[in-house]
Amino acid sequence: MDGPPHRLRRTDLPADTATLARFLIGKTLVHDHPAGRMSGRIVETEAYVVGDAAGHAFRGQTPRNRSLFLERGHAYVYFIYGCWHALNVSGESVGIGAGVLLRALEPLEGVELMQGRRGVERCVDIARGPGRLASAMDIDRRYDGIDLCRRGPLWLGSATRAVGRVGCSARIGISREIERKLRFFERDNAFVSGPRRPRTARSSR
DNA sequence: AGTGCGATTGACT
DNA sequence: GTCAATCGCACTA
Repeated sequence: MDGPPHRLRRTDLPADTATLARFLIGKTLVHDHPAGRMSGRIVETEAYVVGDAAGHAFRGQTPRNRSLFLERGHAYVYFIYGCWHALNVSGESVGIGAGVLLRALEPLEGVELMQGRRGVERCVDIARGPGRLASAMDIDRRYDGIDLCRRGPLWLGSATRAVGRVGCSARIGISREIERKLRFFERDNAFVSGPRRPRTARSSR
């Protein structure tokens, strides 16, 4: 558990997409970049499951979303709002469109590199949010479709330390399937982008 | 061929 | 809290 991350194998990844999203909390995302290694602890994810009306695969496969239909453990990188990229890990198996959006990282290695790319002072602002995460890690459509479980510059690693309690809530910023609780996060972790506790009757008043 | 909008962010009131 | 930025894609026709 403790120590440098080792590459996750595809057989380590749960086939079920919601289970995968939960599984990835505490794991490591590593980018072996020309400028140096950048890595971070995954602290927030969202599952976009089979048949999910909020998922990009809902209307079937297109050139844009085809990576979601690859075997689990591939990167799906999309471009949104004209300025941001976001990284997903494909789920399920070949031909099934589902994936996990990586929403926030706790920076581990290459902190100064990522800080420089983002132009921020505070460590918590480096990768808190999917667009910031991709920007900090220099991830764009060039990485769309690559296998995160094979030798390559971008990969998933094991947890580097014990994982805290994992919370679950509704997903952020979607207009459909809003009742589903498919967002996962390490509770009380300052690097999480949104609410760090499920809403309760008390807290929403 | 034209239109509307999105799994967001940062600047501003 | 509000809102513009800015692009590709799905959808309509």
